[in-house]
Order: sequence, then C-alpha cells, then structure tokens
Amino acid sequence: MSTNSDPEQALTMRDVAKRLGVSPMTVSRALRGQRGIGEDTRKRVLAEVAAIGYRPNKRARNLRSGGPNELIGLVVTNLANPFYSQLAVGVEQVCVGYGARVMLGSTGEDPQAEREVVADMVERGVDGLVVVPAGHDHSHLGGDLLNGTPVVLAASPPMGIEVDCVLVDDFGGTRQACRELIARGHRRIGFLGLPPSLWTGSERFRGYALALEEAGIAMDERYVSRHRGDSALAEKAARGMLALDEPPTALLTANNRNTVGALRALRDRPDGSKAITVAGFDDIELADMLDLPLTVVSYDPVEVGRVAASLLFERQTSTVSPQPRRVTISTTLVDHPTPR
Amino acid sequence: MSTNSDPEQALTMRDVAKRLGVSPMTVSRALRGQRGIGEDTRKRVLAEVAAIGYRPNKRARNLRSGGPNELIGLVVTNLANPFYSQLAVGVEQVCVGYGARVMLGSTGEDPQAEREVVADMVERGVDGLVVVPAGHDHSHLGGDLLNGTPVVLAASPPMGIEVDCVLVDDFGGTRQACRELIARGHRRIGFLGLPPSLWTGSERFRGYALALEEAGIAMDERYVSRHRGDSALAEKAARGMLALDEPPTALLTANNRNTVGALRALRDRPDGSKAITVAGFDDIELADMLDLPLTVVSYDPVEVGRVAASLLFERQTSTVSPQPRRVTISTTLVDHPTPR
DNA sequence: CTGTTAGCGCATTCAC
DNA sequence: GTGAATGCGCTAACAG
Repeated sequence: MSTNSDPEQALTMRDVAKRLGVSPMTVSRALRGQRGIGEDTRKRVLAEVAAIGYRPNKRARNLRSGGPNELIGLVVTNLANPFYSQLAVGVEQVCVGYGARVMLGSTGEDPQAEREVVADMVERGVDGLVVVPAGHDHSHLGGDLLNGTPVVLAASPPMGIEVDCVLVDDFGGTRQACRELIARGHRRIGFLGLPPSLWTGSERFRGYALALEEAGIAMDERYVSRHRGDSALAEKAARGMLALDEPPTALLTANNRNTVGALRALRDRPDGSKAITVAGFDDIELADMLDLPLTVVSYDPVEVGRVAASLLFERQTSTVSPQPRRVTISTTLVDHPTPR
Repeated sequence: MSTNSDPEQALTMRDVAKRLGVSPMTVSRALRGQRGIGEDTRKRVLAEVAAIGYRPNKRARNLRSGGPNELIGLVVTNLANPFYSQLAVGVEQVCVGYGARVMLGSTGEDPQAEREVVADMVERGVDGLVVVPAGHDHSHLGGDLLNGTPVVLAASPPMGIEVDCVLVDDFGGTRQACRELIARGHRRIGFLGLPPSLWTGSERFRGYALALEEAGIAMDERYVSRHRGDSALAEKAARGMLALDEPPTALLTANNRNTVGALRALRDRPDGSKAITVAGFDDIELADMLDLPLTVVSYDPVEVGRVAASLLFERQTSTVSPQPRRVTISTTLVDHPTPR
C-alpha cells in the first residue's frame, strides 16, 4: 500500500512533481481540481499522490492564498456543562457544512483567561469566533485583539462592542415558569439565581420579579439568592430558605447547576417536603426519572450553537448589513412528573 | 487605545519594523524574547507592537520554524455524550499546560467520517491526535494518512496498528458490578450490552459472563441483548426481558445510554417492579436523585482525557520507548440509593 | 495546457 | 547587537 521511503520527512508537492517530471504548479492544479489541465495529466498526478501518500499542507496553502482558514474558534466556560457541550455540537454541525473545523477554548469563567484564549485563536488564524462570554463587559473583544475577526456571542448580548449574538429567552422563559408556579397556588417562591452581573442572571431574575409583580406578590428578599451557578452553592442556599419559619413552597432555579443543587437540598428532607415544587431553567437528562416532579424551561442548546455558527458564516460569504443582529431562541415549559 | 489606521488589512512584522526604522528581524527577536538584542530596542519594539495592535501570525511562524504547531486533534463520536465532553475537558487541561489548543472532530460513529476527519486534521498540521475510534479495526489510522502524526486511542486498544492507548477497566468493572448483583441474591440478571464488535462491548460482556460463570449461573440468552448504545434500543430490549415469563430480577447495563433506557423501561411499571435492581457502567449525574436505586461502575472520564493527552506530549518532548504503551483507568463501584 | 517568477509572514543562518 | 539573504510549502499572476 505505502511506498513512502522516508516516513520521517513529510512529502511536499515538489516531491510529487519531481517523480512525475512536472512542475509543482501542475500538481497544485490537479490537487485542487482546478480547470486548465489535461485530463490524463491530472490522473497521473492523483495516482502518484495516492501511491506515495502525499498530503497537502493546508497551512502553507492558506498562507499563500490568503483565503479563509476554515477554522472557527469556540470559547466556552466549561465544556463539562451539558449546555456548552451541546452548543459545541451545534457549532460543529454547521462548520462541517462549510468545510470548517472547530478549535476549542475553555475559560473557566475567568475573563482574563477569555482574553488570552481569544488572542491565541486570532493569532492562529481562526476565521471567526463563537464566544460564550465569561464576564458582563465585552469591550476586550472589540479592539485590536481581534484583528478584524468576526465574533458571535452566545447566551449574552454584546456590551461595549457591536457584534451579532444568539440569546435564549431568559426573561420570558423564567417568567412563564414562575407564572406556572403561581397558577398552581404558590405564593412563597424561592429563587436560586445567578449573579446580577451576568446577563442570564439578570434576565432570569427579571422574569421572576415580573411574574411576582403581575400576580401582586411582594418579593421577599429571604427567598432570593443570587450566586454563582454551582450546585453546591445552590444547595446551601436552598437549605437556608427551607429552614426559614415560613419556608417557600416552591423553588425556581436559574440554571441546570442550581436545579441540581435544589434537588439535592430536598433529597434528605422528611416526606412532607415532597410538597415543595421545583421549576428550573435548562432541561436535565433523566428529569422524568427523578424522585421529585420537576418543571423546566426547555430549549435546544444545539440550536443555539447552530444559529451562532450560521451568523458567523453568513458574514463571511454574503454581504450582510453591518448592523449587529440578534437572534433569540424561544423556550418551552416542560413538565416532568415523577414516575408512576 | 487603537491607532490602527487600516482595520481591514492585518498588520505584519514589516509594518512594525518600518515604523520603527528597524529590520523585521529585530521585531521578531523582540517578540520572542530572544536574547541578543538591546534592552532599549526591545522595549521600543514591544511598545510599538502594543500601540498599533500588531498580532503575530502563528501559522507563518510555524511554517518557517518547522516547530510543533501546538495543536492537538480530538476525534470523538458524539460530544453530546457526557463521557466524551468530559474526556475533552481532560484533553484540553493537559494541552493548555503545553501551550496547545484542541481541534474538535465528531464522527457520529461512522468509520468513514473518522478517516476524513483524521486526514483533514493531519493536513491542518496537528501535532498529535486523541481518537475515540468509531470502529473496531484501526488500520486506517496507521498508513500514510497520518503522515507520522502520533495517535493515542481512548477507550479502545489499537487493532491493526501500534499506538498508545488509554483504557477503562471495562472487564473488571462490569465483573465487579455483576458480582455485586449476585451477592445481593440475584440469579436472573439481564444484560443490556453493546455490539460485540466494539472493544468496550466485548469486554463488558466478558465481565458479565465471567461473573455468572464464577457463581455457577448458566447464561440465559433471553437475558442478553447486545445492541448499539442508544437509550431507545435499550429501553425496548429491557421491556422485552421484563415481559418474559421469568423476567430478570436485575439489569446490568453496559453504558450510560443503556442505563437510561433501562430506567425508562422500569419507569411505568407497576409498583412491584421496584424490586428490580439496576447496575450500569458509567456514572450518571443525579443518579442519587432517581426514583430507583442505581449502582454504577464509576470512573473519571476527565482523567481518561488527561492521560491520553499526556501520552501524546510525552512522545513529543522526551524520547519514550517506541513500544506502544497502554494505561488502564480503574473503576469503582458506587451505590446510589434512592432518596429517603 | 503547462511552466516560471514571485511572495504570503515569518524565522533560520549567516554576515557585519 | 543588528541586518540581509534565503526558504518553509504552497499558490497568484503572468508567461509561453
């Protein structure tokens, strides 16, 4: 199969050309299916290429041609969160359709790390970036750092820069969930939220607040916790609320991590606590198999990724209006009763 | 902040050099912190670089220097599976320690797609590949396709090639889980397995088979299903077994997808079915919150990724013995009782 | 149809 | 300490 006599040194187009007694240009043209080359010549070249196992060097090609690198950078906080891994799936789906690959970068919610990851990716020549921002200010994504590389933000609208973004209906979804709890008769609804500095944190809190207001329920600070999305923190906060003299009869959680925390807080409570209803943002696998009923604000994270990548490629191929675009993914309220 | 007068055209080292009245080499040296350059000159250069927002082109740098690209390819079947996304986290953790980035590729369990992804990544100049193989034969990863790029397989030992690999103790873990079921008095244990063609499928089945044999229990084909890892298929198979005259009293599942299927099959059954015990390979988030008790073969997928990437970098930096290495990640049996 | 020249952005190698 | 020449692998732009 292989006739590669020097396995250590990668073959170049010149090696192929020399063996065939043609110029490198002929090899180049044959390889790219460019027209203006004899049919027999092309076949000879391709045969030789296959025979010796030559592989073109795409970086060199791109350096010279100046064309797109067919590479998209995806910057997230933590790929272990199902939301981000599904988002990555969506981004990749669209990318392969354009012959592009995805380069990964995790920031661990550290804006400084985000800066560095973005800078590195730009230096590596990504054609565009999909960023789930770590902080609330994004002006660091607007200067020379990007060198003109287009950016799409996911899950947060741009602040301090003007770029496209894909959002989830954080406000509407949370409001709907809260309304549902109210419709079921709950008046003391605990909120396990995210930091106000985060867009999602602020929007989801706004949905909670408005639903309460619309129902004429005064917000009680004892029932509100706004912390980093972390199941341990959420669990602690939930335990605190449940220990109050008048504990909430329902808990509304602002993301999947907080939902997990809330469920854990209810885990070991006496049987009566089953009466406490939990509703949360983000769907959770096996939610229908839990010991407690759970209502979730559901949406498709894969779709978020698909839209983000699409916005990026549209800017590259067609001439879209320079106005920043904003797409919002809608949510659905889904009920997960307990089995039986 | 920015003095970039031509935002469309990326700046080059020559632009910086020209503005300073020095040669590009001086800029190059200053940028790489190379010694043999005046301290004041370096400062002037770095100041100018910062002022006009010049960013080096890493592809061009690498093309000329011939050094490593600091880029690792990660090829998985489906990033939406928590196992693979956690593996990706581990790979990336190690990569950043070496200043490298991760390039992503999904195969959808299609060996042909795997070939193409790998070829593409090699052409893009990855320094190494971590592959979770889609098929059972890996000889396509051994020829000219790779151009000498080192590969580490994850979750499957190499077949038809000689490369390093990281495995999970599929056999031992499954055997231990099955033994536990037997110790709890079960004799009719259903097995929801993976295709025998997959390494994990075959090894986990072997663990099941040996545990039965050791206990003097004859294997009953009616209690064995070996299908693609897919929760819907697993659910169907489980329903079939539970409808038998003598249904199994316990189910052993070969991966997280099958566990989900098994749980779903038990979801709507009359109360008596709670007596059916489920044990499965792979831990599951919220397993402790389920309506049914669950015992899992647990291990750290992040660690699998970390080890895989480490094996790759060790081959690059130090001169490791050319013998293919094999690392096995051990498993632990973890009990998840139902709440309360 | 094919080959030659030049150069993408940068770094090696050698001068000075 | 700094600069000039040369080339990484490949392809535009122009020959012929």
